[in-house]
Formats: sequence, structure tokens, C-alpha cells
Amino acid sequence: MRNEVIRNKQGLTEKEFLKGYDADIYKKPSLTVDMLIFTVMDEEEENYRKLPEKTLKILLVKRGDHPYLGKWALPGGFVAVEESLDEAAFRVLRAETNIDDIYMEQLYTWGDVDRDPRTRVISSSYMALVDNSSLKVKAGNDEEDARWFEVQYNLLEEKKAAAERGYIYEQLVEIKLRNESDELSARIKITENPDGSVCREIIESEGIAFDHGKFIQYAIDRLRNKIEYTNLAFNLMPELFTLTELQQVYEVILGRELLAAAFRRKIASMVIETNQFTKDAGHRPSKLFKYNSAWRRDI
Amino acid sequence: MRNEVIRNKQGLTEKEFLKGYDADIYKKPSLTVDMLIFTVMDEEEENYRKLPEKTLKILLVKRGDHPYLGKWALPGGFVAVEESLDEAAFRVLRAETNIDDIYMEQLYTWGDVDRDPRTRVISSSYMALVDNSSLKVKAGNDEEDARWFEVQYNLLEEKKAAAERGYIYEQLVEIKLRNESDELSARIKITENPDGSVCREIIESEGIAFDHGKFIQYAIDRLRNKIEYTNLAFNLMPELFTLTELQQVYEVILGRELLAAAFRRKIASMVIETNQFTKDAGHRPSKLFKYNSAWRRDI
DNA sequence: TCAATAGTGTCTATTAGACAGTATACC
DNA sequence: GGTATACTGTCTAATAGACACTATTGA
Repeated sequence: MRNEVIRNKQGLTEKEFLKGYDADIYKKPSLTVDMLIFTVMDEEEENYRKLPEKTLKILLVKRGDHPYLGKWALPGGFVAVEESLDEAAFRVLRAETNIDDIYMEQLYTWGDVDRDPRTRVISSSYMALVDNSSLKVKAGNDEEDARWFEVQYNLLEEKKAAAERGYIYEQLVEIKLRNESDELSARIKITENPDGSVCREIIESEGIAFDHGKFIQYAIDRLRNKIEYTNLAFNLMPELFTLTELQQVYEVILGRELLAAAFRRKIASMVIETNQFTKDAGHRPSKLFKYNSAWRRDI
Repeated sequence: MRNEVIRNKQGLTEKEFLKGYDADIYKKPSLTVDMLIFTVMDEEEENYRKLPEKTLKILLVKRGDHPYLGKWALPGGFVAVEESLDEAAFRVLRAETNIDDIYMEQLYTWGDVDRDPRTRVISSSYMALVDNSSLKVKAGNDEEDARWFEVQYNLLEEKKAAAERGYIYEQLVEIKLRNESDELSARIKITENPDGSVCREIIESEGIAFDHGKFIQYAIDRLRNKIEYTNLAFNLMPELFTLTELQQVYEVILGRELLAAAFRRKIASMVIETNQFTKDAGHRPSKLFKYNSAWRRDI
């Protein structure tokens, strides 16, 4: 519908205008994507009767160059001019994992002026959820050291303070990331203003590069929120699973215990029972379920 | 905690590395912010007894140059290197409105390669909510023609189709934007994949510049979602309001009628009654309420 | 046998939806 | 008085939380 013969104030047609357009007269920020790749893994359990505990893991990459040399960062990369933002995210994801059909979602775009000491860099964060059983992280690709870290989310402090037109709510959250060899942490202050808008600020960061601690806190917030009303959790599950395993995944993301009876009622319509069972469990076997792909939240 | 004496593989310290860093060796996309400024206004009502209807409005700007010359676009601007993303959004917002303390929230960053015919432009969209009574849109600033458009959101079609691993849900949504003089529209196809990820695609766009139709559809989605569990609606209300007015705001955003009794129960804890009443209404006066600034959703 | 998990039944409290019914100014 | 809105009471259905109780395996 755009009419090519319309002329602007300089008397140019659109064709002429576009030909003369110079995108580089102003200095531009650089743009990156950073991936938050989550999975859930079983921890070793020595007692043959007990079920293994599940933990939430995130994939981090050890920085091999300045800045933050030796610190751990989210896998990421610069966005090229010939690829879309989503394509850039997929490219980064493929560089780290061997799977193609991975759940991916854009989270937030971080634009503080000083967030990267090299130059002005704005970063769009994406979250990916992968099923650990079908996953193989590409080890040592382009000399990178990629490792899974156990994620812990601790609410350290909650504050409510009177302000001009209402109350300001502040949370101090600690993110702990653990490995066999490393323990990283970040403290993030989350401020909720009277109008409902939210700000995040890094108070302290140990071993985590850039402002990536904020990214992780934000992602967990989103995970916790979306798991309640979407099928998101099933992206972390294998083809067949027990309801207890599914409940454990919910619990490890939400950071609290759930009651089995209520949980089973709630997710009943999202799963289909098979006639297979777990074996050699040291206790009563458990029925295996699969995702009910026809499920959809009612609106 | 970053140690300046660590050297990278080229033997450079961080200082030396940063000195030699050239951010411009690769071509970069440009970055803009686009603002979705919403308000709710009363429509004229000739019957003295009847309450005026409320409508959701969005502020658009008539493009004065190529591309999309003469079409209507969201107010926006390029992000400069010395300002943060939020600062850029505030700058754009201040250019259009006279208010300082406006609710603003980042929505989504749009990164399709061909979304701007000038050059590669990635756009972060922000939503702002303003109370119509305290608002004055800056008219004719830098020769811009800024106007309010009534927003309508119509679900035209819903489809569920079997796919490889589950079902694909498709929605066809029509956005209609109306003015005394103009009527614009866009059709957006929203695809929800089996894993829960969502894609948006513009099918048709009449009078709306760029891919801004998608931005508007996304923003309304977010509005509808967040109004259910946050205090967001009160950013659209004046200091004092009746519960019927508040309900009308909820209805115009949600696009459906609500039952008064249930609505009042639901928002009871979010408001404080005053001892003032409406007057000259042609019917029973209504008690005026104000926002309960101590309200917070329980977690 | 028993440790540990699997799975169900049911009571209670809370909340959303529906709708009838009463109240009240202003023309 | 009549119109249009303001506001409340209550029945019902659906849902979440709590918890007790039964079931079942492998060592």
C-alpha cells in the first residue's frame, strides 16, 4: 500500500530517500543476545530406597578474554545485521547444545549504559528450557569451557517503605550458582515503585560476569510465574515421567513444597497415563505418564 | 573484584585490551525505542441519565518523512550511545506528554531483519499508562501530528491443528484504530507452537507504519494479563473515582463485561472509600474511592 | 517385615459466577 | 414518578489446602 510516488519535504520519492539514507551518521550501541539455558537434573542418592533429588541447573561459560576474564557468563553473542534477533538467539543456542527443537522465549532487553566495559552494549536475554535426558552439551567448542551450575534463589530481605504516593517494596535476592569446583553468587535488589514499575540493581556479584546475575533473577521470576499457568514445565521433562518427578520439577522451580493430592488434581488434564511403570525402585512402582499435547489452558 | 593484572592469551591486561577494543569492526543494527502510550477516555453521551462510555486510546504520530510517509506510527526514536534504554524511552515519552511520573514498562524487543526499509533496525517497545485527566499531549511539537486513536481488539478466528508433536493453535486478531478522521487496521496471526512458544506475524496493515500493529496486539495481551493481578489499572484512573468507573476501565481493557458484585469483591482491598460522592448524575450518586496505596497482591 | 514412595478420598475454606432485590438522586 | 445507576445479599459451583488413609514394591 506504500505509494512510491509520494514525495517528502525535500521532494524525494521513497526510493530516492532510501538510496540516500545513511544509517551510520550517528554512533550506535552494539547489540548482543544472551541465553539462559535451564535444565533439571537428578542428584546422586546413596540410599537405594530414596528418590534422587532434582536440581535446577543453568549453563554458564567461562570467559576466555577480557573483560571479566576467568569469570562465568551466560552464553551469548553479537547480533549480526543479516540475522533476526531470534535467529541470533538460536545460533547461540546451537553453539552450546546438540538439540534443534528447543523451547525458547525472549525475556528482557538490558540497556544500562555501563553494563559492558568494552563499549556500549545492549543485550536481549532469551530463556531456553531443555530436557536433560535428550541433551548433550557441546564440550570445548571454540575453546569454551561450558558448565552446568546448580541454581539457588534465596529471598534474603523484604522491606516496605512509605513513599510520596504509596509504598515502595524492596526485595534483596541472592542467587547462588554451584558446581563441583566453583561457587558463584549475586545479590540483586528489586524495587517495586508505587505505580507498580520494577527496577533491578546488582548489589554484589562474585564470579559472575557483567550484570548477568540480574538476568538470572529475572528469568527465575518469569519461570515461577509461567509454570503456574502454562505447559512450560513439560519442556524440562522426558517423554515419559512419573507424577512425582513432574511435581519435583514444579517444586524445584517454585522453591517450595507442594501437596501431592492438590498437585495431581491441578495437572490432571495436562497428562495422559500410559500402562508402563517404573521398576527396581526400592518401593512401590510408579505409573508413567506423558504430556497431553491437546492440553490448553482455558481462557 | 576484577583483577587488572590478569593477562589474556595475547598477553594483554584488561586496560590494554579495552584501549585496543574497536566496537566498529562489524556492521551493527540500529536500535530504537517505540512507545505504546495508552489512556482511557470518556465518550460523549447525549442522554443526561446515561453514563459516558469509556474507550481505550493509544497515541500515534503521523509520519512526516519516508518510509511510510503519511501513515501512523508509534512515537519512537533512536537510542543514543550515552543514554540507557529506559532513558531513551523516557525521552520519547516526555517529547509527547507533559507528565513526569508516568508508569512505564518494557514489553518486547522486535528484531526481524526487514522490519524497517531504511536499514537494519531493532526496536524495543515500551508501554506507558497515563491518566487522561492529568494529561496534556504536546500538540504539534517538532512539526509532529500526534493524535489519540480508539483501540479495538477483535478475535476474528481461532484454529487448532494437529502437528508432529502436539497441536498448533492459531489466532487471527484484528486491531482497529479509529479517530474522527482516520480508520486504521492491522491483522495479526498469532501462532502457538506445541512447546508453548509464540510467534506473531502481520497479515495485513492499513495505515499503520512498520510492524507496529504487532506491537499494539502484544501490548493489549500484556495489559489484559497484568490487569488481573496487579494495580496497573490505577495508573489510568484519576485521584478519585467511582467503582463503576474503575469497572469500566477493566471492561474496556479486558474486552468483556464484568458482574458488578464479583468485581467489587475482587478489588475491595485495592481501594479506600472517601466520604465524597458524585453529583448531578441524573440518577443515584456514587461514592468516590481512591487507590489503597498499601495494597499488594499476596504471594 | 518395613522403609519409602504411590496414589486416593474427603473435609474445609475460599473464591468466582449468577442474579435477584433494594436504594437513591435528578429531571 | 420514572429512569438509570449504586450497591448488597445470597445461592451455587469450582477450586485449593490439609491431611488421613490405603497400596505396593524390593531388599
